[in-house]
Amino acid sequence: MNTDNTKSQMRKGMLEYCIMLLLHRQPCYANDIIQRLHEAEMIVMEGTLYPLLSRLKRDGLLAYEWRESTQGPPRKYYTLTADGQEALSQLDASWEEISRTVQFLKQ
Amino acid sequence: MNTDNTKSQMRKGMLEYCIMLLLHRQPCYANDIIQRLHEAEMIVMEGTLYPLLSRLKRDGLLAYEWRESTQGPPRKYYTLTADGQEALSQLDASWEEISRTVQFLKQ
DNA sequence: TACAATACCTTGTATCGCAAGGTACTGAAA
DNA sequence: TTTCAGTACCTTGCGATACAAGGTATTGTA
Repeated sequence: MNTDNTKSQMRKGMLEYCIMLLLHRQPCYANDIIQRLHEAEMIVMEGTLYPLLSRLKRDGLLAYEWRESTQGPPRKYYTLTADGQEALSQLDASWEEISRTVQFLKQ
Repeated sequence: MNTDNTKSQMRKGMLEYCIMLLLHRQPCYANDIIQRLHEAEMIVMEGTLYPLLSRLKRDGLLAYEWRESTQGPPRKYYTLTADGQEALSQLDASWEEISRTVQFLKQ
């Protein structure tokens, strides 16, 4: 059976939220994000992350600045914009709502 | 902006889990499910639900039986199979993991 | 007999995660 | 100088899925 499939489905919708939660605390570039989410037991692939970051940038929720690296090419460090912070607040509310829903259905 | 889109994305992955949580407590037919999830603040469309139920049935997680209705055509009442119960346990674990991830990222 | 209500299902579209592959920059080794 | 490994960013093609819209079938009533 494909519980893995459903499980991955469950994580899908959370990705955007988790990335914004992460960037709320500190600017990160792509590999930072992948690594830190991995530490939080949330697996993300490059092919998933880059388009997602581009989309959030295009929607005005993220901004980035180039920073030199001591080893390798420069990196795009992403941060939340003011709109991004507001969106994050709304997603916080959505998360609470979903938690309440699950709680309600579990009781 | 489309926080609504992201919000809907967040709910998407949870649908299967919520439906199985619901059926764990009592057999339901489609309109039951729509109504009860609505009470739990989880909106589902018919066009989403029917294919999903068919898929879970095909995967052996759900079974159904026809029951007469006092007003209208007979209904398909769905229940969790043994495999479905096991899958639900795994999804419970996935939910806990996601909760921990969000908690971890929020702190 | 016609119609409204109820219930089940299908088709087409858009979105999105993911695997795979590609481009570009940097620094060190040959 | 040239080559190569490492790092970083990005794109393409595919499959899965939610949703809107539309369709079929059964029931009871006017």
